[in-house]
Amino acid sequence: LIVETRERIVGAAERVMRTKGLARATTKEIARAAGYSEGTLYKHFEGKEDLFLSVLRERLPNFVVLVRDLPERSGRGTVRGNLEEVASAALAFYDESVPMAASVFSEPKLLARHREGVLKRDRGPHKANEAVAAYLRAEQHLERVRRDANPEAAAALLLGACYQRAFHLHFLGEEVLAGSGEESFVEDIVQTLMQGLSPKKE
Amino acid sequence: LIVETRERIVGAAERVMRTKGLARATTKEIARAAGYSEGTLYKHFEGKEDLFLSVLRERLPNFVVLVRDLPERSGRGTVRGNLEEVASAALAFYDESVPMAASVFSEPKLLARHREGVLKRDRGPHKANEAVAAYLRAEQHLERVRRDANPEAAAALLLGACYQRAFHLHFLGEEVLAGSGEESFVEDIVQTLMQGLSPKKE
Amino acid sequence: LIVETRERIVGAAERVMRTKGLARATTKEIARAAGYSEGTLYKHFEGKEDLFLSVLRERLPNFVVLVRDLPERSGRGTVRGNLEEVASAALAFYDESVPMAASVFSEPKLLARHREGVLKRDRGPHKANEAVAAYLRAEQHLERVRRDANPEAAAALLLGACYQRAFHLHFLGEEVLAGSGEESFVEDIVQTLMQGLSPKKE
Amino acid sequence: LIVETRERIVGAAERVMRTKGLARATTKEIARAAGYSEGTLYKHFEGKEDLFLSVLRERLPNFVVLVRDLPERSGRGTVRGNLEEVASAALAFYDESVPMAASVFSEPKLLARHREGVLKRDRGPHKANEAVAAYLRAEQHLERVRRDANPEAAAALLLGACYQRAFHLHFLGEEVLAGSGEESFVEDIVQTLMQGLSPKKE
DNA sequence: AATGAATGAGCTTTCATTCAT
DNA sequence: CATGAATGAAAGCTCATTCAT
Repeated sequence: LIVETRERIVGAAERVMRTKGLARATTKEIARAAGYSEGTLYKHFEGKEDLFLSVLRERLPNFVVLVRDLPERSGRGTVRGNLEEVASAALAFYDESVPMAASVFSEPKLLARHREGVLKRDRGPHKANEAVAAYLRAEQHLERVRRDANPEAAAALLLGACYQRAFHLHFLGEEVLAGSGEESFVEDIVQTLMQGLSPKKE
Repeated sequence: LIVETRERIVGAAERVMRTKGLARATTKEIARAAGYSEGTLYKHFEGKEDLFLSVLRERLPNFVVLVRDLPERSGRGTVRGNLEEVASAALAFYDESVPMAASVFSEPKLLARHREGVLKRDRGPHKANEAVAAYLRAEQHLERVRRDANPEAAAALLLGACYQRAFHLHFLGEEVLAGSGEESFVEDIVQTLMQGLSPKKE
Repeated sequence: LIVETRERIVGAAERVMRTKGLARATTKEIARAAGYSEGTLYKHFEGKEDLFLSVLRERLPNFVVLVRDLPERSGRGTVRGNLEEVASAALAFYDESVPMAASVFSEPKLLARHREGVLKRDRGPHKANEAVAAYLRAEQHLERVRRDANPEAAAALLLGACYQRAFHLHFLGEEVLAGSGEESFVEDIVQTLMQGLSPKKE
Repeated sequence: LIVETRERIVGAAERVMRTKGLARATTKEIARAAGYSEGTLYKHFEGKEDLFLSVLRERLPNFVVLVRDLPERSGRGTVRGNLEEVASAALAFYDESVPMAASVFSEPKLLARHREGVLKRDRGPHKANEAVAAYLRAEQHLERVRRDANPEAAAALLLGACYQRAFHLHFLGEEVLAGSGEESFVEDIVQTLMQGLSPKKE
């Protein structure tokens, strides 16, 4: 089946991109990983860039899908518990997507075309922030979140913390970021975000 | 002067990396930008990787320096004001460093050697988080920050938000991230971080 | 019908050769133009060269046929009129055949095999010259052409002029060869050929 | 010397074009013939097309130069003698240039760029015709050529005959064009052109 | 009879690197 | 100290051709 071949190639490309890096993801390497000849790549994709865009489109884990139905969870469980779940999922997602997403910055043309595609499909990493903000706004209406809190800012803080942690983990290696394990990290940031920094009497 | 030549080359390399991307930062392009011949690059650097590492080491803006003396500012001004300053500086810093830092993920070997160098020099992006955490801990002793707050988590939230925003800006373009300008973004996240999300009576 | 398919392919190949040139007349392009798959080409032809030879054999306009019965026209009309007709036909013929005939010089092997086929079939561009020479010889016997004229040389002059003009037209474009239109060109060369250059008393 | 290298490459390219044909004139073959690596070609030429254009510009024998001073010969020697010399030179020139000039028709883009260059330099094969026509016009003033003869047409006849003969020779091989050797061919066409075909009393 | 998935050889071009000057 | 001519290796890509269906 033709779709199988295509899929195998995309999968191989993703694997090579993850292991050798975008710069070493050559057509030869990808073909070998896919078990096909180089020529076959060009029967299924217009060129290397087209293939990479397909990988980016089809293989980047889709966080948005996970968070899309988040607003509907407002009112259920505890806010803290829900945010911890979100943060956990975010951590896992960013952990997977950071290396590939970051790679793309080395090829501005690829970046531009990827951005274009993302926006056309109304996707993008910022959509996750919007979903979390929407959730918080819903909780605000249920008075489970401070009336004067800023949902967008809160979402930025929460997801930003996860995002940066994923980046640091990949950049520095796990061993460097000592102290907090993943769970305690999530607990700590949610707790801190919930109660704020200001002393009770300000 | 030999040091001048070296510096010119590093500067040219940085410029090319920023404009054309790491993948298109070829020796030919860099030599042309520097106004020297390709051969000259090899009198001053062992090879391309060595040159890139020098760029990374010498040209990545050094946020750490800016935040190093932050703990000493505890007790001065307001916590909110200090955090806003930090966030503003972070935003500017990340904005400059994200494209180059991200690029490096496309070349695992380069990434590994860069990490090695960073750790050896006891630098790294996480140092900024540590400095902010140290500052908050100091403010805690002065009782300008809740006694039970988690300084590391707070630092992660604040800087993470800035980090992700810089990333989104570069990935999506400024026009997409509508709504909040830079200043209001800083104000909003600091305000939200200060007061937390929990309703007053929890 | 199998012959239809074959013909369609030959036609498509000719079209591609004329529009894209021999070098860009790839099997892919030809198959697309014919509306068949590449594989189909190989059911009807042994290979690309075989296909090209078929095009050359079957699609190169056959001037010889036009001139074959020329000698029989001796004695009819005027010599001048007959030569003008021949020149006009030659011009049209060369105009169509020059680009393809010239192309073949880029592939010596193809040229060799084409020549071989042409000679085997007792065809070839020089046959036209022979026919015109035969016609002139016939007119000589009728004393409508100087007794001491050289029919072969005259044929070479007449057809050569047309040949070169076709070549120049294709090489330089119509706009460059200003001055004489087609009709006047034919009239002029025939007139000049008839009366010669020598002053009346030499 | 750099110019030596360039020249050697152009020479090698010409040799390969002549022996293997334009289609088989690959960069690898040319580099090998020149005694350099393929990479070196690209230090001296922008690409293959650029190299071919250089060959066409610099290595196509320049007939125009030979005929440029032809008009000045008017009045000297005999018209017949002068035309025989021109025809001989034309035959030699066309013999050398036909294969390469014809080749170019297989690559329309190359043809277009070559034409452009030729016209820009005010060159081109038709210039030879113009020179011969100018010569004949001068002889007309000296009354060594019929007053009512058409110089352009006469030039077209003379050079066209040579042109076509060169083409036929290359296309069919020398053995096929039997009968007239080169000298007698030249003599015959000049003689025929001089005296014309019309019987004395028409 | 026609397909179309697949290929391997070969293409043009770019790259980082070397070295005599 | 800097050059620039030169290179070998490898890149992305195209080609004519095969073959099971």
